[in-house]
Amino acid sequence: MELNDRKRQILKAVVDSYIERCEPVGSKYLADYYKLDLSPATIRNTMSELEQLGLLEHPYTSAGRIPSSLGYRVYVDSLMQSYRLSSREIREINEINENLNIKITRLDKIIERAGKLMSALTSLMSVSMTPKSSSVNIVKIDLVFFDLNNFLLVIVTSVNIVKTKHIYSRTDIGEDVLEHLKKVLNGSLADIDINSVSLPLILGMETMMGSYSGIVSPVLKVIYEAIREINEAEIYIDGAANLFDMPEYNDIEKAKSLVNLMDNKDKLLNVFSQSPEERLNIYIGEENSITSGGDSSFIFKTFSLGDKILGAIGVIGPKRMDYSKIIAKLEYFSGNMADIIKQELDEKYAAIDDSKFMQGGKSGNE
Amino acid sequence: MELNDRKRQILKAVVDSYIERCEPVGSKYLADYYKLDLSPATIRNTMSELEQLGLLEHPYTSAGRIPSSLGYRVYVDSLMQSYRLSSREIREINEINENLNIKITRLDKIIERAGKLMSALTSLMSVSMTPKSSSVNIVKIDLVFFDLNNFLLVIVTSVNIVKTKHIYSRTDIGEDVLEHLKKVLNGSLADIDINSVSLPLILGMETMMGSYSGIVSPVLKVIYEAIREINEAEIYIDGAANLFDMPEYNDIEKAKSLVNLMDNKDKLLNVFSQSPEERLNIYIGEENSITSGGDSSFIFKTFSLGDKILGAIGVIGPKRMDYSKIIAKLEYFSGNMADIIKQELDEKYAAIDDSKFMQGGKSGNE
DNA sequence: TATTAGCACTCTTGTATAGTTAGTGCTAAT
DNA sequence: ATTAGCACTAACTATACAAGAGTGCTAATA
Repeated sequence: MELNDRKRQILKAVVDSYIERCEPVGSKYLADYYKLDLSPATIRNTMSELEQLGLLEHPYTSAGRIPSSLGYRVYVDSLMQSYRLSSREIREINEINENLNIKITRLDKIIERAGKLMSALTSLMSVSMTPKSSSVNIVKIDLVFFDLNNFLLVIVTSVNIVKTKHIYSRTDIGEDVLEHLKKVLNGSLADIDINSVSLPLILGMETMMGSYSGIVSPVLKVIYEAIREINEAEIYIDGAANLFDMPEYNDIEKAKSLVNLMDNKDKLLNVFSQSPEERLNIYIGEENSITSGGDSSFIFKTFSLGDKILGAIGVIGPKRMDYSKIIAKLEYFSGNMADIIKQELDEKYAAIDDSKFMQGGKSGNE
Repeated sequence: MELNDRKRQILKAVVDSYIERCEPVGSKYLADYYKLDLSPATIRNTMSELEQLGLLEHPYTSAGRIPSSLGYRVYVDSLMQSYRLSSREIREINEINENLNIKITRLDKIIERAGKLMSALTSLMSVSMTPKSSSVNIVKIDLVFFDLNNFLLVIVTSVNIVKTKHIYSRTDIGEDVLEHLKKVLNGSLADIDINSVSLPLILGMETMMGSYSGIVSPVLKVIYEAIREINEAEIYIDGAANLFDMPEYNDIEKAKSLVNLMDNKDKLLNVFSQSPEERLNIYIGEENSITSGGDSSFIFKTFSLGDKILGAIGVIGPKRMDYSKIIAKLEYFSGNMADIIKQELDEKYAAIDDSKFMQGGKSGNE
């Protein structure tokens, strides 16, 4: 779509004005408050053409224009000027980021917290996600003996997240069995993608257990379930109430659709998963299917350590959000956050990786 | 408050009718549809008296009456007849409960799931909570050596929840130090209430570490934070969208207050904590402070194993909810659920408790 | 030829008015 | 003690009318 200069100018003015005031914008208003040096009549003509192109819409015959989703898309892609954060805003974000660093060492808690902060920062609804397992490898597996019926499964993943699970077995599992099982598990699972762990793969290990094979069969099933459970990404939503203050969400149906989203996060997971690269993703209106009605936009950014995705954070708000400002804040905030997490993980990662990892405590009874 | 028979009868009729139709109930309606054998005029007089007593309210001069919070209270305490679940309903709940049992072994996941099911069952908003730490003891603590900078903290609590936390230490911590630290931790913390673990208590252990004391000081701080983190109860809310279909939540302010509750669960935690006994708790309208406006009610039930609280589950809905039915369902559902969890935990609990628990894996390097 | 002024037209919003309805409160009759 | 009857009240509904904002079109203008 090639737009001449005037069309671009007027489209930008309409979107800017609508973002600011959330009211259909008329030709006279533009003529008065934007220095276009054109008469209302000319602006009207151009607006009419923009409407023909599908970039503007008319709520009814004689109201002002509002941007269509396509209009916002053109605006975001080529019209808006990128927002430069003020030093006040940068200071604010830095302060917020420092909050992240203090005394939280669990990645999921960090990401949940980050979501809270993001929604406070933007006055929108935030969405944040813990690492998608699709890019996570198993590094090592340990089994810690408790007693004949209880042991602890420890899984260290490539993003250095240690997950543990207490496993109870009806049949007795001695230390020797456990030791053997550990070797077998590590032999088959170390360094493979956590998503490729299948039930047949796990059950296939039974044959490798030699004389123990009969005993471990039920345990293997439980281990498979445990790995699957670890595999789940968590999604956090915060600040939905922020949206209710905005005119476009001032109706119960919209509120309902937002709350449904909170209860049912699978849709979000899908959208996140479809955008694996570390970049800014912008879905305007109907471009995403997560919000019904198509009058919300969804902007998010994934961040990674090397090629391993660490998580994602973003916001959902009205189509009429202040894209340039929100994008600037999101970029800056997530950049900071990623640095913090990377720094945190890098240390540990290095520490664990070249170690004589995977020794239990002392043997024998105390 | 002593009410004569007629007052009781009419109050009950008003509440029943309002619960069913959610419309102010007038004298003529009662006369026509409830077999009171009284004329509208008589009913009017009695209603007027009930209003004087603060049991009924008038939205405006000439509308019907609606029950006040006090009215509901009297209704719940002494008027309503307890609802007998139909066999269809019992079957439904049993099926739902079976869902709980399948392949979920983490208590928090069970409870989250239970909340989802509860909201589906009642068409209200559900609230569920994992064990409150206030009644949880530490049974044993284990430290699993990874390498000089990384180890795993394992805490087994009296409700048999095993919590683990990966701890990174900047300073080197050898296996010998860890072994000593484990003994000291167990000596001081085993069998004490997790809430009474204070920072001074933990830091005081430094002196018990003999020659190692310098090394472990920063680690002790981290361990304290970890125990505190374990100490947090999780609260899950589900089905908020159910409420938006109801006339009393058909306005954005109410929706906002609900969503705020979802983002800010501390209030709920307080209410839960104030009711430690295993019994049904009913808060009507202003009796709780969790919902603003005082037109919601909150019903929940805690369930425990012995004197250890395992969690709580409940619903939030309009003051006009069908108390007897909801209570019947909640009682039955939570009873079933508690049984499942107890059964599950009992096994493991027994298994761990009399065991030679707390041995690590093999000693030495592989 | 591109722009603009002028004006009729359209649709929403706000306000005032009146009629309708559902219910009460009071009084007098039973 | 109960009830029938009736005046009264406040919300709801419908209608009409005026005001306002903005368009679309036409004709004038630079």
